Amino acid sequence: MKLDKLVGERFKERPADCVIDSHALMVRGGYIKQVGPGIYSTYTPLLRIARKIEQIIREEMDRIGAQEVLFPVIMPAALWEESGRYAGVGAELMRFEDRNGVNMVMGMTHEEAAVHLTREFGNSYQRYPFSVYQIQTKIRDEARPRAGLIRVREFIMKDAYSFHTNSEDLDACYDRFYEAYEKIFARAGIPEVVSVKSDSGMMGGSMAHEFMLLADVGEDTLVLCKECDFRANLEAAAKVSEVVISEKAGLDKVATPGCKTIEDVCKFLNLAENLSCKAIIYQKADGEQIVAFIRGDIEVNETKLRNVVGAEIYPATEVKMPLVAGYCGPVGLDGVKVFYDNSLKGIENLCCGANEEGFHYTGLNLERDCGAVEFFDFAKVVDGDICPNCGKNSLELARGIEVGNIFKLGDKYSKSMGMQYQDEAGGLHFPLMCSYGIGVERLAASICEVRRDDFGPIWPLAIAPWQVHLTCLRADEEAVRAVADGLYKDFLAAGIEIIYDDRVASTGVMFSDADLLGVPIRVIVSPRNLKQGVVEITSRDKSLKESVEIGKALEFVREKIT
RNA sequence: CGGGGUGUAGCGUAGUUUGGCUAGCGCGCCUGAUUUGGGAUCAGGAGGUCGCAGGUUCAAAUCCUGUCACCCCGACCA
Repeated sequence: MKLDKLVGERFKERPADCVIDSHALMVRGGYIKQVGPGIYSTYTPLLRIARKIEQIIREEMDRIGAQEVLFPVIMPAALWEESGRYAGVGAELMRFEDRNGVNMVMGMTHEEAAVHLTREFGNSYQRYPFSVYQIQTKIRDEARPRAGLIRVREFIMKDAYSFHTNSEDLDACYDRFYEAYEKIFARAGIPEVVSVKSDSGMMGGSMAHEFMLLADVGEDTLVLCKECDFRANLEAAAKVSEVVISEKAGLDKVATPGCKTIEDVCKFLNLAENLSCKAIIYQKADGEQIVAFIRGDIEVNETKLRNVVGAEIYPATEVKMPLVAGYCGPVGLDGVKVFYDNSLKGIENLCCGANEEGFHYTGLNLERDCGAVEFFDFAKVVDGDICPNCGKNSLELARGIEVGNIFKLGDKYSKSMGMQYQDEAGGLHFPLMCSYGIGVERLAASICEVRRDDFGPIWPLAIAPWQVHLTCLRADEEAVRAVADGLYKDFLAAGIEIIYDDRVASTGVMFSDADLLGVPIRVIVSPRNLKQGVVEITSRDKSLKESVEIGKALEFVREKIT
């Protein structure tokens, strides 16, 4: 490919609406062009990167026995009504009517299609286990696209689905995909990707891992242990809090005029915040109020609380009786569903609201004063917390980009969609399923985010748009051009992926464009080099810089890229 | 959906508070010359209904009303 014919503009100035560096570089380097919020056209360089990533994924999927299929992008809503997700999923599922008024959906994920495709094949235990995957465009009407290709509304995804007759087999397959994912990320040039346990979200199911690339611009918060290999998504990390030792005391109602926040109360009564019981009021979709009680110095993680409650919850918009805003406490609170966080367990002298304007209790002992209360974990983990695995105060929070995920779905889809197989004895059962996803362009953008310098991306060889970038300085001099043209032909003939810059332009422009394209190996032909009968061969990551005889350049480069 | 911000040439922007514009600058683009190892220099040139629609005014990029779009924060997120 000749660089002067490469469609797309490369330019110097950072686009004003790019917030993260990889996004700015991809726009500046002529990789993408925005069409609408979260919708992009892809120029040749990024498409070539995406195709290489897809090929790596394809090879690793095939290696573990998954087979490639293709599901439709658009599906009748009826298929999604089978699983219950037509009603269950929100506005991110794009819906439309066809010309006959039939409700249709745009595929955001393909569990339904996978069950639909395989449920006849899967009617006998003898066919199990099996797995299918596809690499295809997904449509999701994201509430807020952001950060270039990190969160978009249309993107290419590899999604795989496996089917099993028992949980041991499912676990084994899950592990195989897990290992395949590690290989995929390593081959793509980012072996540092880590997996974390995650909340299983709308997909349902029992266990899930997200594959995370640590980056400050990541949307997800991870909990990592500095002392052991404990890693979890913030929503899935168990909070361990030390029991605060306190002197026993009797329940005592005290006046706390005007003290509506836990800070006010503790200051007024001269108490430590970790000896207070804070009430956070939520409501369900139907308006029913629920109260989460948690230690005063700890915050609620709403996702964890949502899982404990087992329903959507929202911060209360208004506080209704019997709750008293600012003075809500567990003592004598009837008719409202309440949840206690683990952090309150074992504390014998707490301060809490008295459910009466202007009054709090001190000396609260939950077990003594409220009967047999049940404790849950819905507390937010913070830096320095205790690791649930090794017990040290060694947890730290980090940001990560989710580049892949794997889910144990169980029988959620097979049951709802009536997929069954017969066992040896003729009994009918619902197969168990897992699903596995990797976002292709997000992966490319993430790699750009962690493999770059001030001048452009530094693409790993395995996914680089080209292997070699040939630059001819002073292409207006015939002798120089002749050598460069010759090398270009030789490299092409040798099957090496090469981009050739033979423009008559200043060196600065040519080098800057090369930096933006981020091709790993660079070959420079110039009058200066020609005088010595050599070409200069460098690498984008600056680890290589050598003068090589013109006749030996091809062999030299071939060695570097294989 | 809530909060904030911005719309001026392909990109980046000045001008808007206080109306006087025939809209300025840099990059990029076209022509020519001189250059050529890190985004060259000089000369000449093309490119704008100032997001859109109304309104106020002798006069609107600038003031008013409406509307659309995009960006950021939040909600949401397999």
